[in-house]
Amino acid sequence: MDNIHESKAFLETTFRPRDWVIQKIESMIEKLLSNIANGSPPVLQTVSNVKRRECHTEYDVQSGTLRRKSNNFKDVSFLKNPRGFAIIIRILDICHELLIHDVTATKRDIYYKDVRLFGNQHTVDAAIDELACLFRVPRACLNVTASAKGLVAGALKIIQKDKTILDCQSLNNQGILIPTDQIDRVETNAEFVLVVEKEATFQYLLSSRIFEKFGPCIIITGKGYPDLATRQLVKILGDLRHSNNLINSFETIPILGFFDNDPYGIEILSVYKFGSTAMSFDNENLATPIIKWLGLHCADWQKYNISKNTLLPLTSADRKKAYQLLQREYFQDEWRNEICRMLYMEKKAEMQSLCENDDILNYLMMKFKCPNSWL
DNA sequence: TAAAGCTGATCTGCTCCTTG
DNA sequence: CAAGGAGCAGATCAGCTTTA
Repeated sequence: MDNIHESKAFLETTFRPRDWVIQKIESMIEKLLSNIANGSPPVLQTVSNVKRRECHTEYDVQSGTLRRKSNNFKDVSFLKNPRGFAIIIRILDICHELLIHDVTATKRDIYYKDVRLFGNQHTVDAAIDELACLFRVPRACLNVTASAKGLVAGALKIIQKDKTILDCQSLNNQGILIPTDQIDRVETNAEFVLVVEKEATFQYLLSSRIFEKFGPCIIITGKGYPDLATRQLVKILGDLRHSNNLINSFETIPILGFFDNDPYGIEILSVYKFGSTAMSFDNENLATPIIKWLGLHCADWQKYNISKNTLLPLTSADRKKAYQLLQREYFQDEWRNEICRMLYMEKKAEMQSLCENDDILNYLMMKFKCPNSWL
């Protein structure tokens, strides 16, 4: 009972069928029209663009993710804000059209449908996400996607909604693009999942034949800040339980993050772990709280004999970002310690430094063997 | 040929202006 | 006058095209 009560405190999204969303859009327009017929001015009710306002997002101890507290609505008036009004109507129209014909479009496609009205891509992005937040559905329910960005390779079969199967092992050794909103379920016998910050490291790992040396595993990269599809896949993998392994039954597959030891590396890792404030209304489908930070850690370059001259000085932007991260009280102490040491030493370490010395696999092997060093 | 700029997805911070 | 919304700017990642 308490569960129900507590979950009510946060916004939740529900996957809805097409008809439901179409109905929702139509009733929104009908309401607008009847208001006009009654003589009241044309006003649309939507949610506030509170993306970057942390006051509407809160860390939820129970789920270990960032969650949006509630919707606060705003009125967009045709008289006061005609452009904003027109943008919402146009987006509603486009989404309605997409849903009726059951085709999907990327946010970029939508932007190009009316460049003059939208002005820039960001306007479309914001309007789409506001709409998803208003209807309390994942973005995919509007038949809007973003073009694929993340890569995956390894012991994973992705069964898509149209029943086609993507075998991430067999295709090629470059990794395959993570499909957006097409995943029905996955099959894997992987012993761990390695989430890598940068594509360069990802490709390096593949070319060093990591699969031959480490056994069945999955490598994923979001190429910097991950898109929704990448975060969804990591989340799906994080929810899996080993069923075919007697020893590990009912245990999750370890999800390990391999990130730079710099403030941006930690921030990107935190997007995987806690979710972002921008998409906090859908974080229950996007955040993976069980992810652990495998490396790089400050202590590592002494422990593993990494040459000290590969360390880079902190820039002023790094320092600023570091202080901002320390403000987030939900970061665990281990992360804060790393940030503090970074600031104290005024140095950062990038994964590139390991690649140059060609001992990245040795490093990973040693890290795998001591789970208590994962943060 | 190397550097700069664009595309494209994501994130946040800063500043101006409206609103109660 | 303070709080909050809107819009812009700039950061991460990376690849491709254009320019000096």
